[in-house]
Amino acid sequence: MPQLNGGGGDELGANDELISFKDEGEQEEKISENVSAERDLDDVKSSLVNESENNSSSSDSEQTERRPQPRADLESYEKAREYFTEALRRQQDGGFFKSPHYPGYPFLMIPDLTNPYLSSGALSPSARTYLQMKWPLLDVPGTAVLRDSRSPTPGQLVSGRDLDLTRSRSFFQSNKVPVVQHAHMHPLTPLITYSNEHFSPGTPPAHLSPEILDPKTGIPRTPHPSELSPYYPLSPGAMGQIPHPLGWLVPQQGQPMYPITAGGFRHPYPALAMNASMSSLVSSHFSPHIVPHHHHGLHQTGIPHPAIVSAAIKQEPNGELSPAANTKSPVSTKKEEDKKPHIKKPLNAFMLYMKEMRAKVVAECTLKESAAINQILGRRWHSLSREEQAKYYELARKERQLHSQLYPGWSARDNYGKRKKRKRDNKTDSTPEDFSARNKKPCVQYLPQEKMIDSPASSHGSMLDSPATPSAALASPAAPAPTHSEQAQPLSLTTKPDRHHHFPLLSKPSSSSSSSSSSASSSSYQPTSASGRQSTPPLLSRPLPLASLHASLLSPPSPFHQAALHSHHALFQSQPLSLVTKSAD
DNA sequence: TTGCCTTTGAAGTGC
DNA sequence: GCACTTCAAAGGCAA
Repeated sequence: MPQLNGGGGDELGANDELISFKDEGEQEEKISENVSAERDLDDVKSSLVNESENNSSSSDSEQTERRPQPRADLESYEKAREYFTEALRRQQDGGFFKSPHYPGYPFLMIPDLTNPYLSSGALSPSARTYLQMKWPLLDVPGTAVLRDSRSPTPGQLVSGRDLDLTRSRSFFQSNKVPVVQHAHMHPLTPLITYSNEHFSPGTPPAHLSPEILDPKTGIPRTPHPSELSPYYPLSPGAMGQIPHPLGWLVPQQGQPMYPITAGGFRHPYPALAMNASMSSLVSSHFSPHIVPHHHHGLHQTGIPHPAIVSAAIKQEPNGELSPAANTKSPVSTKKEEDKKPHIKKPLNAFMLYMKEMRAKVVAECTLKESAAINQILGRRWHSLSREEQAKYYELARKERQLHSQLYPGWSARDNYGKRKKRKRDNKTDSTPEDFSARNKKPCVQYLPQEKMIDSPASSHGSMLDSPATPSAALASPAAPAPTHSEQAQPLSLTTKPDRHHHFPLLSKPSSSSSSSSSSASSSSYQPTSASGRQSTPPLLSRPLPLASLHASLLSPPSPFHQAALHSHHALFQSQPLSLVTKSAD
């Protein structure tokens, strides 16, 4: 993937990405996105209706009633979107986005980035961290855009609730993150709230400069530690020190940016602190002087990283994260375990995407039910371009990397059983009929044969689009290329003839279930695979909900997708039956 | 109050 | 190595 190559062609790649980002079609995309959202919603609802049609004769009028918000809102959304898009473009043309500073993050989704982490009214620490860590400069335009865009008509754009948010900024800084769910979120709300929360008007991100502007006076001042967002902030007590994996964020004078449990880190990670990708990130683009210095070892915000959900942290301000619990007696060990912070799994690519896009989807439709929203998001995920998905895969990879550095001993296993065991009822032993009856009303029967053939390409769009290992440049030589990021690039089959070296990546071991052995897609994804191994594309790992399949078929594929669909159509021609069988399940 | 729903992906377990 | 399970987020909803 040239655009991800960290090596030469940096600027070229950057320009390419810039073009991509600035694509004139962006607005159309946004518009069609709204339309798509409506369609998604319709799909979901109709599938819901279908599911329940046996026990309810939902009329069209009912559907109409349940339909999301009035078109008038959409129109205003469109105008607002255009306004922002135009503003953003102007900013970009102004030179802010001339080139990505980090080839691995060429997707300057500043506006989008604002969304996700605002889904609950607050920019999550991780989001801020991503902004800080990964786009330390790139978010400047975003901020500027926000400011510039908002400034002309603040009264129009900032709702009273958002103003309330502004007033409640102190809560953020006092580590009380309000959870404000915008029932009917204005499309601009995410940006506004984002700004309110983190980048208040006239307040550039703290990381941009050692000093920030006082929100009240506008006078530059030294950032208060609480305004700086560590990535995995841990409570200071009993903590060692860890150089941040992104070196440019690490204070230069040995000040620990990311303290960590003593047990968690036995030594600093100079090697881990900067791998190839990170160094490319750091390189000449981000000189350390932009990094705010922290003058004490305490972490800055006290806001626990989302990965840490711990009563211990809440209850023990001194944050005795005691991994040493295992050295104590069984009784105390149990106690300690109870106190032990619950370190959450790092978010995967889709989760990151969900966080980012949820608010958007919620804003675009009146759906509040996460299950339905997630269905939409799932389909949108499939419809994402390879590059877009690659961004999230890379993001997730970084997150995992950082997570593993911060919690070396942590295992996903640690969280097993932390939740109440999910009621698996009869899923495993249910017959396919049971499954379909219990979960989704089969939609395949309504699909034209051709679409059924196409469906895998469409419904497994992320496979089509899923990134290969984001890039060799990004993949840290120090960090073994994780298999999770080794996504196939089926499109390369047709559009990137020189990419067949990615095919071995197709051999990513299936992580799960059902459809692997008979998956038509799996074979079609590696027609020329050097591995020759029949692997299951991740997206085929579980039966595709038929409603989703149906809906995704109805969703107009992007040009990228269309090309992929075309090629895959041909590929699937040889084995359409197994697909149909799969779908029919 | 608690768990389910729903999505994808990562990682763990068991055979 | 494969199949399967669990968890991560989210918030409405049902029990």
